Amino acid sequence: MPELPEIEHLRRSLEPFLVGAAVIGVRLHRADIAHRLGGPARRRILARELLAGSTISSLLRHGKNLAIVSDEQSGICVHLGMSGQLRFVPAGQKLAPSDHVHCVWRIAGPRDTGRLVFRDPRRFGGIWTFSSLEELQQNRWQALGPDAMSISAAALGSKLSKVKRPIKAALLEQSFLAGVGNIYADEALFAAGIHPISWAREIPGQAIGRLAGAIRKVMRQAVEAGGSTIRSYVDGNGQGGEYAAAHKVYGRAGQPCVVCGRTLEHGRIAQRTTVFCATCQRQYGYVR
DNA sequence: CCGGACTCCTGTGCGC
DNA sequence: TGCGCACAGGAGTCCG
Repeated sequence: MPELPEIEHLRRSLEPFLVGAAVIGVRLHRADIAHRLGGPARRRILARELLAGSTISSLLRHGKNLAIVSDEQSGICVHLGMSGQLRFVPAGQKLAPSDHVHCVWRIAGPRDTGRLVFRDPRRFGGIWTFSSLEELQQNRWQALGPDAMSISAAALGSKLSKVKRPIKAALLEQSFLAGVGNIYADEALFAAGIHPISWAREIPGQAIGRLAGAIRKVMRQAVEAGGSTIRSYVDGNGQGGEYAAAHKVYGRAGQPCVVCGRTLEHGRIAQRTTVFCATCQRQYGYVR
């Protein structure tokens, strides 16, 4: 997926089409991608639970989760998993024939009438309905750590002091820090000069300060560039992002470090491919 | 309780 | 060109 920058850019790209829009109807083509956050789990999800008949008042994001909220504070939380897409297709514009379209909303918006389309080939993503913001908070967002876009050095430091894992594994954990995935974990660790295998609680305060700043900066720059499009990510208009061209380590194993020229190495941490520069990224603490 | 491994899916790109 | 395999931006669940 799509990590935090992609979801935040998606949120901004959909806002003009959706905020203030009326949801005329919805078609759920695959029932098993939709879930209910509160109430009976077995009963079929109703169209009105998927916003049909509602007016959209806001789009919220926490980590990699995007919530579409009605003026009655009910709505849906969308997670794109690895391969999900959420696009607005204006009326009259032909949607390129595609499979794996799981849900389509008919939208009468302030700018355009059209369709909101959710597709997700691998189906690691999904939709969770909620009947109030409290329900969204308590049953889903509360389990997430602080949002990576605004993480402070103090908050990061106090959390890291308890972690007995490599720093890379901690950054990927959504209950620890919400929004960072494999691309931006590697990019932020490179920017902060910290080796991904560093033992989290051995990292000194000064380096944690650099890391918090690097996470915020990488997130901000990636959002502005429209996110990273590796394979399938597109925003609400179907446009890819440009940030992949700015990657310094992710996807560059075997190529020279942009700072020192040493060949970038790669390994596997927390079951994820990890790329780093053994010269520019210092290892703190001992592992095993 | 914690951390590591496995699992869910489809698509793509590589080597043979 | 075709086939099989490894791997991919995520994260819930199980097990030691």
